[in-house]
Amino acid sequence: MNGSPPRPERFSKAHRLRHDREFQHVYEIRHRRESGPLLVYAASNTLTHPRLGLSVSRKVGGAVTRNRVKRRLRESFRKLKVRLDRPFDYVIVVRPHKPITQEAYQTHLETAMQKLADSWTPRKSGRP
RNA sequence: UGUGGAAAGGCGAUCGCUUUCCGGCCCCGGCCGGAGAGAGGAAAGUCCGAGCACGACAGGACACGGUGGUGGGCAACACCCACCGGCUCAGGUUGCGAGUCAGGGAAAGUGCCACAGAGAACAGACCGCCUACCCCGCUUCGGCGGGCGGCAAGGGUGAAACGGUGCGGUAAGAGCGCACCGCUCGUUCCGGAGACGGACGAGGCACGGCAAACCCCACCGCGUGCAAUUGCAAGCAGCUCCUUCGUCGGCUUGCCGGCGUGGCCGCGGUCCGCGGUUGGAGCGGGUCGCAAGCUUGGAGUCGUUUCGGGGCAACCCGGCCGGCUCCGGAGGUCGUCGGCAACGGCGACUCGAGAGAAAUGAUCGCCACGGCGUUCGCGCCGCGACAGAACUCGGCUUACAUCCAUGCGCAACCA
RNA sequence: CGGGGUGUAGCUCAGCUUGGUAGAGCGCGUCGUUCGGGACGACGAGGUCGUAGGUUCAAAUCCUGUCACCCCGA
Repeated sequence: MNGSPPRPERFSKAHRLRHDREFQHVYEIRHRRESGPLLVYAASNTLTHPRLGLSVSRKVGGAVTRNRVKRRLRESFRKLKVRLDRPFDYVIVVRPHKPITQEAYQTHLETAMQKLADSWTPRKSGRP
């Protein structure tokens, strides 16, 4: 990158799940843990970076509420992904809850991701 | 409480997202740097009206759906403005004012009007009122009782009972007659663009309500919707042509099928062996996917400071002057045609959200703003509601913290 | 983004077409039957018809707004 400083907190389209089959793949692994209102699925991928998918149903709230939840979760993921050592695909399912702050989302997400890493067995990843 | 307007306060720092332009790098797809732009008055509900796209379509009729006082505005509308008429504004009438109305037709036809009530659509006599006329009986010859009958005023029922009040009239009564009010009709007159209003004349009054029941009349309307539609196009399958060899079989006689060989892949250090597989080019259709549609509108807004034309107004047309915001090096529009907001044509010129599992964010500091406490130094809390562009406009409806503006009936007469 | 449908008793539904009485089954309560329970029989309670207006003498029903839920189309 001809000497320009690295920017590890970037978060572009390549870091998101964008197709239904990518979501379905993560769901089929059935490796999930929860924390607070969040339910997080994880599956290893063959890329060099992790990716994120969000699922926020209409039961969470109106369009404004859902947008706010998704923005805060993306922001949390953007700050946490620097510390991830292995590339995983994550899908976060949000359940209806009272509004909470940005810091609370980040704490919940970090807890769930730590649980997922602790219980991950490589044997599972070989299954299609 | 109703109506109208404004409605994520400002500055800075760090880390990020989408996009436009310029420059640079390389593996031509991204990355890096710089500059700019990045949610609303309702973006919402999807209730109307348009553009736009595709499909259908000679014309007419039927069917279906919508609209419904009059005149105007508008591209169009179920929207907006003014007017007319009805109703409401706490006893009644009148006037002004305010609010409100899906406000054509019930003497074209069909249907419905429960319960109650005697009677509910050209109806009816329960209680009641009356015995003038006629008949019978009694009689103290004054009348009394009964019959045949008359009446629809009063009571009562109902949402609604076939005009209201008063006087006359009568056996009792009744538009039976008269006055006033109401109603209907008129080839009459006056005012108005018209809805309609007023005057005059005629009629004793016939014509209950419901059309947000069917329906009739007038006018309007093709259907589906950007998931419309269009372009490019991996893979797979099909067709055409070319492409190793040998051998066997079939026949449609140049194709098909089997076996071997050759090529390629896997196991393997190599040979042998085993397993699998079959090359290239083109064609039309077209899946995943990508792109177009996709933002461009002639910047926006205010003062009405000014003016002219049309109009009561909403609004339309044409210029002039001044200011503010935003942005740029400057320019930030100009001419013309149809006129139309969108859309479309021509010639210059400039760019103002365009995403696509869907960007417009997070944290911190300071200043403003609101509330509470206060020893008036300040401290604490909040920074607020409703709510997020998805092809684009014009309306309607609904939601709403805070701020600004404005209204919340009056008079006369009678009781 | 577009299109369509449903809200009635605790539950599942009818009634809406053509406006006047709100009903059925299951469940619930009381009594009878039985030694007791179940089943059976008799009687009974229970509904702002999602919500706000309008039309009408009268609205679950007709019309309009609004809320919630469900279904369909890539």
